[in-house]
Amino acid sequence: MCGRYSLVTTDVAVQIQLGNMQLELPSIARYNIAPTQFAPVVTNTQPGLFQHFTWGLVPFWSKDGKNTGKMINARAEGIESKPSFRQPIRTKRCLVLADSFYEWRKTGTQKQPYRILLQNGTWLVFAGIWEEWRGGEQPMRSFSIITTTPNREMATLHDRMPVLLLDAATQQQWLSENSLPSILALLKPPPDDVLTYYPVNPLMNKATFDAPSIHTPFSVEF
DNA sequence: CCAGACGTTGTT
DNA sequence: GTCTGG
DNA sequence: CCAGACGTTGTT
DNA sequence: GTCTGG
Repeated sequence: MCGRYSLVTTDVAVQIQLGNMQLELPSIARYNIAPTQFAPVVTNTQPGLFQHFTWGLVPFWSKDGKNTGKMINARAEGIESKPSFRQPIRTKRCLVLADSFYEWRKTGTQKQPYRILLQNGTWLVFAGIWEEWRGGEQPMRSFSIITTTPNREMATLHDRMPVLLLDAATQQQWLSENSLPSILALLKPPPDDVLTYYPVNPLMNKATFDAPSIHTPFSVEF
């Protein structure tokens, strides 16, 4: 699955190609984005800019509007019929930008985190859905990252992984008004051999720890 | 009809 | 809001 | 996702 | 064990 990720856009070009659009990158250096925190997304309804939404989808019918972090992920299988997701998958899709995400392997009592990124070093774009809750003073907007079965290299770490939109054409399709079947057809694992990963320091297990050193390879003790 | 859930991952 | 279970 | 709390009365 | 907070 995907329960933490990173997005570091400082020291890179300020423009990024997403779908058929050239967007200005938000300037952020987040090495440890955790559930309930704000992160940049590009929505189908306003595809010209990045907006900061809270991670963990809050359905529009929620009573208290609290982000409990329960819906940080949405399983691709059956997403079109889940009460919380059936509207968003049809009308509220978004792109979630990242440079890497994290998965954990349990070694005895230790939880060893790994950083996963593309072999070609380009941005990761997760398939996301978003929602708007209007029960309070201000509308509250949130998002969820869709998961699917793992490709070959991810299978060694976990049995789920985020859906990746690997090229501009796919990203464009995700944001466009396509039929439900053609949208669902995009929710599949990536090809094998496009990702790579390495262990990182377990200090990052704590969600409040956010530092560049998280991206430094970590020697796993045996 | 009303009440209560609505989610994922992982573990047993 | 909408579906399921009783 | 992981880490940390999980309780009350009374006192500062 | 389970919930909350980040």
